[in-house]
Amino acid sequence: MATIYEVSKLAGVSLATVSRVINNNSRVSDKTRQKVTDAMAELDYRPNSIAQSLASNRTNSVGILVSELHGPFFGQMMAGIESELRLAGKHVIITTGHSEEDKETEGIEFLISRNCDAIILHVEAVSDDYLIELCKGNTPVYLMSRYIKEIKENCISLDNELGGYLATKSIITQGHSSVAYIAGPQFKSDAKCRLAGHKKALAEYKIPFHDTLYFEGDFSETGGSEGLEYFIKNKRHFTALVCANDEMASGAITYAREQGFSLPQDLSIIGFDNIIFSQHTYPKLTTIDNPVNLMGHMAAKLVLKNIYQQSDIEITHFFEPTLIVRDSVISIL
Amino acid sequence: MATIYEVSKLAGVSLATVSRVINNNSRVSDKTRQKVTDAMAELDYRPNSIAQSLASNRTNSVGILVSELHGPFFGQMMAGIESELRLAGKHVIITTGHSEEDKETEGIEFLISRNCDAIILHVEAVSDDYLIELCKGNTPVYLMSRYIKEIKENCISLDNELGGYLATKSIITQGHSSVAYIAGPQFKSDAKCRLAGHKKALAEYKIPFHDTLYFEGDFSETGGSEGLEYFIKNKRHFTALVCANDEMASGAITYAREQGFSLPQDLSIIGFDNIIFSQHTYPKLTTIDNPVNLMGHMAAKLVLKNIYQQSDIEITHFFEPTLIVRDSVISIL
DNA sequence: TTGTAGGCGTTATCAG
DNA sequence: CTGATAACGCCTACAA
Repeated sequence: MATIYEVSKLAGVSLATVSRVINNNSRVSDKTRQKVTDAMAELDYRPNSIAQSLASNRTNSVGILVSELHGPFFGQMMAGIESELRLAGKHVIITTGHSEEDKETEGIEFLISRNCDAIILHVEAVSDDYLIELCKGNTPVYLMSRYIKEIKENCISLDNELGGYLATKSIITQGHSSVAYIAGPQFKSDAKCRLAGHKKALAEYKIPFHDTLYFEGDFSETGGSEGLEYFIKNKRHFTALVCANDEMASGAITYAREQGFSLPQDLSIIGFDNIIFSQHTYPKLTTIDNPVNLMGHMAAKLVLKNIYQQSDIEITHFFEPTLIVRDSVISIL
Repeated sequence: MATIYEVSKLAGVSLATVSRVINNNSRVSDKTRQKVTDAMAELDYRPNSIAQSLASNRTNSVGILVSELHGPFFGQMMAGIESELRLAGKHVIITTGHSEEDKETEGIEFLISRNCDAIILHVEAVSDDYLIELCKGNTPVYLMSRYIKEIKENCISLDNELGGYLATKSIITQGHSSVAYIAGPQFKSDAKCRLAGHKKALAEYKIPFHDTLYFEGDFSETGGSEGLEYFIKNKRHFTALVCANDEMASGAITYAREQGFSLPQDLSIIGFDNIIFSQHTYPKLTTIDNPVNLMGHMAAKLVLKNIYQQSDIEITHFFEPTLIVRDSVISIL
């Protein structure tokens, strides 16, 4: 592999000049620039990014920590971040935290030790205080789907409470007054906020919240089936089921059918996130749209703006969920 | 950030010695080792991985190119690769190719320019010849889900033809003799092989292949609906539909129901890949299992073995798909 | 506009 | 077992 030194020799200029044309910043006369580019072409020269990083103290890489690599939610998020960053010639280093505190901190350490110029985190188990402290370090930190007021400038988040509210309200306004709720893990802030929204909607319509119509799931398909099983065993009457995400909703749908329910007549179900597959459940899932792909783009833009000095970028820190009406909820008015 | 130099001063030893304990390879007396570790702890020293890379010509990173970051298939694949590599302290740089030739080559160049120790590719648009040539370069290349005989030692692949054969055969042995087929894009080798398997099964049972019962989809949900729409317009009778992947199968299911079919009575459908969601379609999708997560692990093990000298690893280059029987196919015998 | 030279933080090759 | 010292390939004041 040719080095900058060989290029400079072939072009008959100094190392510095070659470096200048590589980073086409400082002005170089057209003639010398031409000589240099010719030499680079002839030698098929490629800058060694590692050496560049060491000398410039910049790696052009941003670290990303997601809970899981699979799953439609994280897929959309990563796709958003990566495409935006890639366009700017930056690359992403992706690792996982599995929603466990030690794995999340380990992943963060890992990314920092890799000298990322910035890190974008979707963490759920780690505490707010830890993150606030982390932000004081040398590596800039950005948060996805999590709002911490002390570092709100570094957060890109969804109004999950509004989403939870919207979901339950849309159910109630269809005439349902006994509605069950399958929540996500309550140590996750999104899950907590969505539940808060649910309660808010209930309160607004003076519907009491019952423990027997509440179940804490794990945000996966099995969480949905387990939740519904629990409710059925409880023998408490309910005509609608609100699930804190689409995976659980689809698990619930599957289980409901196994139990002989006919949907949506016997039970209305609403989800959250609007993952692609929610269009292919039967009945098609009514849900709350979570613009996670957009939010990924925005997180990337935020680092482009703050870290890589790309000005003229408008940043939106807060996103709003919207109701997507399909077929899984019926009116009983 | 403390450097190795400061550590050496504090410990009263040389740079070289500190380096030795960092890479605990060469022998160092317990006493000096202790002094050094103490000094490192006191200074909260972390090795600069960039500098290490420059000096050692090893980045401990492996590049991964997938078609898309979202989608259940790639999610499982990446999860397999990442978890295995992460365990070994390596990190992954992920980028995308979108199944387009120029984007794929650009992505590959990108990863190579990042000095990855190896790259694992899931490419579809790029030619065999290009890949064979690529393997002659300095960066070791490994291929996922693609078999090229000239470089078979670098391939981890699935017997897609067998899978296609299994799918159609299982349909035929349930009594179906007029079966439609929605293929994947034929420039993708998996798609081609699956189709070949389908034809092989038809031939074995002396069922002619008809163009009117063939449609080339795009491996996404819409491909499935478009395919089914096409067949229905053709007005050719068929009792079963084989789809080259689960996404298309679920698109077809959704469309079929929109058209008033009752499933699986009016139409048997089988998919391919066994993505998680295939358990939540209605009816639950009968499909072919594609152990892509396992294959991801194996690809990672292959680089661990070849590049990072981890011996005692057994490599399996070929994986076999298996039939997963669920509810979307019925017997008409 | 161009060149010189020091430095980025490690590793690795020699001696000792 | 330990210590000098030269790479690694590039960037960036500072000079010219």
